[in-house]
This record gives sequence, structure tokens and C-alpha cells, in this order.
Amino acid sequence: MPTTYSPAEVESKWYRYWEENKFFHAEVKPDKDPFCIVMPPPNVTGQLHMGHALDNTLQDILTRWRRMQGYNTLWLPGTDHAGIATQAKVEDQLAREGLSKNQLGRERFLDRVWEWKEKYGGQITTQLRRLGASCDWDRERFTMDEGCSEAVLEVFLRLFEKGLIYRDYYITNWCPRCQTTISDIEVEHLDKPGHFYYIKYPVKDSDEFIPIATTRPETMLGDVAVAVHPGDRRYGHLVGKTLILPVAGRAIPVIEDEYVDPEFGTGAVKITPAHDPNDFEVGNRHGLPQVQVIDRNGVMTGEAGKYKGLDRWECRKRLVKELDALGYLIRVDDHTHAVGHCYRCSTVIEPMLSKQWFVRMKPLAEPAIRVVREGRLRFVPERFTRIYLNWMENIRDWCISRQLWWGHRIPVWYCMDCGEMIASRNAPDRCASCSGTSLEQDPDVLDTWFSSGLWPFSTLGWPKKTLDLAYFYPTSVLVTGRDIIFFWVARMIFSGLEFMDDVPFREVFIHGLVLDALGRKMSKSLGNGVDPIDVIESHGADSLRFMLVTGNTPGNDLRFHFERLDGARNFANKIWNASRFVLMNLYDFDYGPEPERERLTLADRWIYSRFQSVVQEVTENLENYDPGEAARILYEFIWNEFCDWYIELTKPRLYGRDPRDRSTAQYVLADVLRGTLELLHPFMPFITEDIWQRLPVPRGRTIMRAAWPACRKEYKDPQAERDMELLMEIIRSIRHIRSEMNVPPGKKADVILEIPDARTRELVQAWSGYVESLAAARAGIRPALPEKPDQAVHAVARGAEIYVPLAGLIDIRQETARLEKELDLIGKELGRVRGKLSNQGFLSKAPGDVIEKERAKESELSEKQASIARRLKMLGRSPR
RNA sequence: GGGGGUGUAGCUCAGCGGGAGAGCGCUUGACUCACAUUCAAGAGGCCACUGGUUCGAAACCAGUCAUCCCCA
Repeated sequence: MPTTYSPAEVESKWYRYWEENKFFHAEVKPDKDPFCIVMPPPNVTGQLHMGHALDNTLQDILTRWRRMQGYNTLWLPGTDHAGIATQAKVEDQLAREGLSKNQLGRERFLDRVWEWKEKYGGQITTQLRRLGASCDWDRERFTMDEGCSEAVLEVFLRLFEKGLIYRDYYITNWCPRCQTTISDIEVEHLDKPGHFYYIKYPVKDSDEFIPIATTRPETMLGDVAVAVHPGDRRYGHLVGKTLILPVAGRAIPVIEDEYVDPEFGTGAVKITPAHDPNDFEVGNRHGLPQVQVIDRNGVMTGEAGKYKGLDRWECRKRLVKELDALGYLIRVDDHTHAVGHCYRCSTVIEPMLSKQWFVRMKPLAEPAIRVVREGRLRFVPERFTRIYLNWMENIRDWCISRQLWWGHRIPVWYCMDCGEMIASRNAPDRCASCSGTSLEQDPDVLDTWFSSGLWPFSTLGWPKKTLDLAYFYPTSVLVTGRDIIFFWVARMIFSGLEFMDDVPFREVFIHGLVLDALGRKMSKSLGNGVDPIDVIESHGADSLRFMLVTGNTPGNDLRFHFERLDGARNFANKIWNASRFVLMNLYDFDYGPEPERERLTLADRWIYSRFQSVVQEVTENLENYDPGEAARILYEFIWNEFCDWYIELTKPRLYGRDPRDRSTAQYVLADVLRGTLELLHPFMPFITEDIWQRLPVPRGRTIMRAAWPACRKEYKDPQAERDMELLMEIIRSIRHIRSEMNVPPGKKADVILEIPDARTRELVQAWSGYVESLAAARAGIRPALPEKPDQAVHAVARGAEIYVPLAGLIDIRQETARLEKELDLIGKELGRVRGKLSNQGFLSKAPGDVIEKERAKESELSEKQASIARRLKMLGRSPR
């Protein structure tokens, strides 16, 4: 075994072994309890990014852990067809060939997308394998495969028949670049510096005018009214009057509407129903017309008069100039406001009036609210419940049609003769109403989230009534980022309730986002993304995984620091070398029955006892969805206890002459290492498998299917832990003195330990070898010292006074100062403790164990205080 | 305007009612027979601010300030 761990070969080797042996695969086993996670499907043409790495690491941890616990575990993977994103990629590719999708036509274009999918669709799943994901690839699904498409069709038809799907004119978010509508939540609002333009709208046949403030002056060409708040004294007398729209010259009315905020702007709002969702509502309430002045390319229409054909931004510039020239412009203020951008291409969204398909949300949202309220579905961390409920309770109808070609086509045909609308599984031959045969299918496709919303049951076979569905649904937990609670989680919940009559998962484990070192979102445009595959190549998948789960709290965002990655790599290396040590000393090890209890040393009993606590704590933290804490506990146990203390303490026994001592040490080393590797396996699957396979102990074919370690209570030994703590305290004190006094580490020192208590004295005597090997000091142990050495540095541990004689090296003044400082600290601490103990309120109200603890502290501190004081007195008397 | 997160050591973050913690960085010493991707020792903090609850608050409550995110 080399002295540094190199992940590359190890990782590919074991992943192949696992996959070839079908260790990830799950079958229905009615006698066993299932544990099931469906993977949030990544974009089929996408690249693995840090968000995926975190999300899938968490899922893999839960999956591997539950599998070891004996659950029949299924982690179901798959990919999403990602309508806009994928179509855009293929369009880009075509553009490079000098082609457009319209030139190819729908059929041939879709062939190209499928080709692209076949070619690049495997990439992300390969990348997930490199991360170590233990998902069941035999069950891999795709949102546009046959089964999922069948589910989509079924859902659309059922909702349609129930009257929950309708088609209507509405203001939707139009992306002029993608040439499609996008849903409300696909719009990203970015604060952009802009302007508030104050414009005079003159009152007809009068010198009066109403000042209007707007951020989008170009839309005024489509204004059909000006609204003021009812009862606004500034404008009350003008309600019902007519205004003349500047430049356009059209006459528009002044109306009253509650929607207007009299505090905001000038308190008067221009109403443009065709280009603003709020104005659209106002327009409907007042029966106003809709004047569309911007078209689907972001260009002004004929309604814009002389501005026809101009780009929307150019129009704004020229229009403002003209208003100014004509004296209508009052002033222009700087104003930062949220502007909607397409989440895919960052083009500024144009609210546009068009006919689209919608899902009526109210009836679907109600049960989805109820299950969360009643606790049948739980969010972890709990605070996401509020975020979810807040959104669900204010939900708006969901625009599901997209003007794309790549996706599930809307299964509705229109009769060209009578206008009848037919929703149908297959293309109908004739119109149900007029028997006409001239039928055309709706050209639009469904929102991608329409199909991914069905993921927890469509992947298990729905609408067929499969065994998988009966056994694995509802799934156990959903693991996903906080950014797609609305997009996806919410939709799975109401879809599951509607079609399966049960929640899709019992728990939702939400994690934060992976940010760059400066706390910014990783994005292509900023170029601040870190490629997980690069990281896996440089530091190993285990290190990446460990780094991603530690160092933060569930639900919080995580900053990506390379320093932390180095830390994780060093940890892997530490495990590697500790194991190397153990294995190097096991060449002659013969695994037999457990050593008898009497043969165990204090260190053995201590490490076993500590290990039981680690088993318990790691398990509990996983149960509470805090893998970061579980990983931290393992890190500390392995590094600070197993390596820094236990391994060091086995060395004398391993290298000593007594073969029975040696074999006992071998047994405990192998036993604890094996258990620790098993506990660590969900977090760092590769390195743990590699070492586990080398251990000369009985085991199965893979650590993946080893039994999760159980806490063996009979090995818990609080007395051994306390005793060991005392030895450690003595060792640390001696090391401290040696370091302070610059005693070379190689040089053996003689120390004197004055221990009045007989049991403690015997304890330290029995294990004085620990002091000898870890503090490089021979300890002379006495019940009392009639003659205190003055050429010695002094320290106090619990129940033991330590003297390190350093003839000729002691500066009495310096030593006195050191002790006085120590005494001062103890005095302060003691004052605080005594203050507490003399407080009647504390004594009468604090719990007994707390008071007991304070009392113990008090006696320990006063003992220390006394011995340091004695020492000082003695030094003071000694000749200089 | 509404909802939420976060303010703790130089940096990144744990702790969330009873002794201020970790990793990195820094200082000092050591190539000690698993590991220098290491070991040992150390310095470093009015736990954002102001009130309140409590015998006791970094933690709980209220308010303030700062900062980030989501929604309208």
C-alpha cells in the first residue's frame, strides 16, 4: 500500500464491481420493509454541477445507510427532457450548420433532438456514477419514455374531463428569444437600475393633467385608461373625465380601482391590459379593451402608430424624446426595480396576451395544503413548511402550454369545420360534434414540470397498477434543493394526491445551494462554477462528498472553498494511513473469538466505549437528517481518538514480546476499524470499500451490504472513559511543560506524580506506560512528597500533582509568573462557580445534576488552587 | 409591500438554556518506526446592538441595525 491514497483507480474499480454485481438493484420483497427515493431527474443533456453533486450525495448517504440497515432499498434514477433547455441546445447546433428548426420542420427537428439525446443523454448518468451514486440503473427512466408519456396523457385527459384544464386568453410571460410562454415561476426577477418617467396625461378640454409615473413608457401606446384609488382627494374630481393620451392622441377614461396604491408614484396608474398582468385584471373588471402594441419578437405593432416596427427598447428611447419635446415629460428619476427575465436565456420577459392552456389550481392545492398541515407530509428542516404553505395558499392557475416542439404534445385536436375541441388519447378520425374530418392537433407541448410532477408514480409504472407501485409508493423521502420547492415538490404533492390518493413521499429533505467562495450563485454567465468532475479527478469523489456534507447545517447554503476540499482529502489520506498501519500489523493476525474482557487494556476499553457512542450518535444524526453532524462525529473520532491516541497506545503492545497482548491489540484494532469503516461508508463509499476488502476478518462480498453497526451497550464503560481522560490530562500537562521549556521531543524526562488517592495512584501506576510512550516521560508515582523538588516545573491534574524536574533550566521568577497567571485564572473561575452556589435562587430552582456538577467543579478548582498556592509559597521560600 | 435565512476567533462555519468550539490561516518546535496531505504546543472572541423572560441567555421572546434569498 502506498503512503498516500490515490482515489482514481480505487473509484472506478469498485463502482464497476458494485454495478456488475447488481448491488444497487432492488426487487419487490413483500416480507421486507422498503426504503425508496426517486432521484430528482437532471436535465438529460445537462452536465453534472455542484448542485447535483450535493443533492445526489445526500441521497446516496441515506440510501447506502438504509440499505445497510437492512431495508429493501430502491433509489430510482432518471433524466428529464427539459423542454426549453434541450430545444435551445439543438437549435444552437443547427444554427452552426446554418439551419433553423423551421427549415427542418417539426418531424425532422424532433428526430434531431432524439439523436442529440441519444448522444449526450448518457453523459450525466456517467457522471453520477463517478460520484458513487448507488442508484438502481436497471430502473432508469426518462420523462419522455413510453411509460412516462402514457402517464402524462392519462393525467391530462383526466384533468381535462374533470374540468380542471382550460384554455383561455391571459397575460403570460413571453420570452421573445425562446419564442414561448413560460410559467410564473420560470421568471427570474432581477433588480435592475432603471428610470421612473413622469408623464403628463392632459384632461380633455381643460388645462389640468394627471401625472403618471411609469418604468415602461413604451407601453403607454397601449393604455386604455388611467386608474386612481377610490376616494383619493387629489383626483376625485377627475374620475369619469376623459384624458387625451399624449402622442397617440387617443381618448381614455379616468377610472377608480382598489388596486391602485395611492402612496406609490403619483397615485395614478396607467392601465395597459395587453402588457401587464395587474392591468389585465383591472381591464377585465372595468370592461376595457386590450390594445397590443408589442409583438412576439419584442417589436412594436401597428397599434403603436409611427413607432411600428421598432424594437421595444428603441421605441422607449425615441418616445421619451418626443414626450420631452412636446412638453409632456415632467421629469425622469433613477429607480431600481425588479425586471422579469427568462430563467433559461435571461432575456427580458414581455408580459403578453395570448391564448394558453391552464390547470385550475385551487381544487388541487387544497388537499396539498391539508396533508402538510396535518403532518402527513413533513418538511425537513421544518421552516420550509411555511414557505411551501405560503405559496400554496396564494397559488395561481398554472400555465402549462409551451410554444415548443420538444416535449409532450398537447392531446387536443380542433375541428376546422365547427371549432369543436377534442381531447383524446389517439388522433381522432372525425369530429365528435359535426363529423368533420378536418382536424388539427394543438401545436403546443406541455410544460416540462407537468411530466416531472408525476415522477414518483410514473416511474413506478402508473397508470398501470404495478407491484412496484403497491410496494414502493409512497416513497420514503424526497431530497432536493430549496430552489425547486415550487417548481417541482409542490406539483408532485398535488399530483400524487390527485392520482394516487396518497402523498408521493412522507418527508421532504431540503438542502441549500452550493455557492462560490464569495457567496454568489454558481452560474454560467459569471463563470464561477466549479466542475464536480474536475474535483473528483483532483481530490477524489469521497473527498468531494465529504466536503459537501460537512461544515454546514441542513437547509443552509454552502460556500465552496478549495481549502475545505483539501481538508477532506487530508481526512481520506488519514484514514488510508491509519488503515495502512493496522493492516501492516495484521499480517500474522488470526481472527478468532473476542478476547476475554480481562485481557483488554484501559485503552481498549476506552476505544470500545467511545465507539459505541459514535455508533449511537451517527445513527441518531442520520435519523434526524443531519448527515453533516454525523460526518463530523466520525471525523473527530477517527482523527482525534482512534489515530492520535488509540493507535499510538497499541504500538508498545504490537511491538512488545507478549504475543497475547499483541493479538488482543490486533483484534481491537481490526474490530474498531471495521466498524468505523462501515459507519463511514455512506459518506465515503470508495475508500471504505477498498480498505474493508483488505481486512483479514470475516465479511461479505461488499461493505455496501454489511450490517449497520449496532451499539453494544455492554461495551459502554464510563469508568474507563473517565480514567482514560485522567491519563490524557496528565500526558497533555507534561507535553505542555516540555514544549514551554523547550525540552527536545526525543529526550526522555523523569517526572514525579504526587497522587494521594490510592485508587487513582494504582490506576496511573498500572498505565504509566501510556505516559512513558506518549509524553516521553518516566513517571515516579508517590502518595506524598515530603521533599518537594524546587528545580521542577509544576502542574496540576485532577487528583495528581505533576513535577517535571529540570535542573538548571528553571528560572524561578518565570515559573512563579506562570503559576500566578494560572492561579489568577482559576481564581476567577472559582469566583463564578461559588457565586452560583451561594445564590439561593440557583440552589432552589436549578436541577439537581446541574448543582452537583457545579459542586464537583468547585472542589476540583479549589483543590487545584490550593496546590498551586502551596507551590508558589514553596518557590517563594526557596533560595534564589 | 409580503415571507424567509444569516450575523460567534483573521476566513469558512458548528453549538441554540447551565464550563465559548472545529477546520483553515497564524506563532513555536519536530522528517518520532501509518501518515509532513503529518505530529506536539500556543496565540486569538463585549457570541451584531437594545430591551425583556429566567436562579442562569451566545442560545428563548420583542425591537433595532446589517446582509442575503424568495414572492408580489
